[in-house]
Amino acid sequence: MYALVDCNSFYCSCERVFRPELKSKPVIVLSNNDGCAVSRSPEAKRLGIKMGDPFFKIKELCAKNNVAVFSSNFANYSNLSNRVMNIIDQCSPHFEVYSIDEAFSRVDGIEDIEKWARLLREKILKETKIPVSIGIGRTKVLAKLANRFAKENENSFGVFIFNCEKEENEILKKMKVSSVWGIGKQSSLKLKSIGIKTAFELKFFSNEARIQKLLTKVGLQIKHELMGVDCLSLNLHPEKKQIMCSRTFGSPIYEKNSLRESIANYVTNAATKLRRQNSLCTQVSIFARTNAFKDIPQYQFLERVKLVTPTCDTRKLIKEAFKLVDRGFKGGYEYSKAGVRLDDFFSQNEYQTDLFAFSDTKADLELMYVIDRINLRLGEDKVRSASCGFNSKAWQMNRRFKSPRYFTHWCELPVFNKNQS
DNA sequence: TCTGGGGTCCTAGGACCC
DNA sequence: TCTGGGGTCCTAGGACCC
Repeated sequence: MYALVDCNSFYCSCERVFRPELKSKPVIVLSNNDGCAVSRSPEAKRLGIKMGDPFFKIKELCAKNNVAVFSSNFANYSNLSNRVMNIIDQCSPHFEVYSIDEAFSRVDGIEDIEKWARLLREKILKETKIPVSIGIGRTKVLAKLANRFAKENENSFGVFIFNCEKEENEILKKMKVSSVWGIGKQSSLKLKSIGIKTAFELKFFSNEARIQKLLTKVGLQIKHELMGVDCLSLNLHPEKKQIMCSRTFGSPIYEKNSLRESIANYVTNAATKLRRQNSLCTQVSIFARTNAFKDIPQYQFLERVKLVTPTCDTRKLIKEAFKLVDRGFKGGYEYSKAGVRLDDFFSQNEYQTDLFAFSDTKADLELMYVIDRINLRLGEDKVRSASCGFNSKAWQMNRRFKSPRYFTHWCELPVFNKNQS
């Protein structure tokens, strides 16, 4: 049996941890640059705010209904996420962090699963103030559906278990096939064309070759999971296979030097993540583009280079990225977004060297890790490449509604006055 | 004025090898 | 007139997820 623990409206719940007066009030959290709504409390959903709604379109609605609006604050969200994950880890024999707000857990061997789930839920709420829902089923796909059911039905009080197949089938009959994990818009349209509309109909569709033809082997796997055949086991040590860092600029940029500066920052960020999982990469890509929503001359480029020897050295990666900027950049355009992607990873303990080219030395590696440690203690960019720039720049993000970084910055610690409860 | 930022997996088809 | 059979690796693009 698998349990899926999923935080409710995660970013909104995080904002409420330090603003308890916002309980039962509509709250939304915006994407970077205050672009779109990416998390909504149930109250905000009831006002009709959709996932991904651009903020400028719902601004008035928010003002009229006293919606608490926040810029995203990942320092806080990842900190709270770690706390939640640690508790799940303590309480489960095996578990997999699936996303910032979700974890799968194997619960075979636990005697009273429902009791376990309710206790876990209480513990997380008590120790982190983050409400979660828990769904339990024979496979990951079924656990996902159970979780959805737990969220949608108030009388489940946050926990739902598929106990027997008969009950499973009753619920599958009520679930649209598009609410099955892994069946998106395109796949549901294809399934509709052969008469499948519910999760139940997919589970019992007899022509498996037809499903595979239509939805590839991924789709067939989902069908098997619905039938109770475990195809997606736990991934206990997920390592990234690619790392990406990209941003929309606070205001557009026109100069190559500004683009280079923003790219240097994204590379720095990506390389730090790369070292955190003790990997090296052998491919760097960068891209930049104009704003497709605007009626202006459009241009975009994507440039890529393969490295002779794998590296995680920020200095080398910036150098390569700059060559790519030089290759792709064309003047006369209004760039609104850029990013970098690292691919083709190797472990630091095991990689192919080159007879003629130099690999990173031990000293290079040590330097990088020393810088990482300093920045971890003293703040993100205390030691950095000069090419990352010095003053605040046009390309930096707008975040007009950001809450303090309560966990990670001394000067932003919360202050409560005595009379406050 | 204003529209995010990450990831994974699969397939078809091209280029190449013997 | 007639043109094999078996592979590998890579990439672009699609679909999905949070």
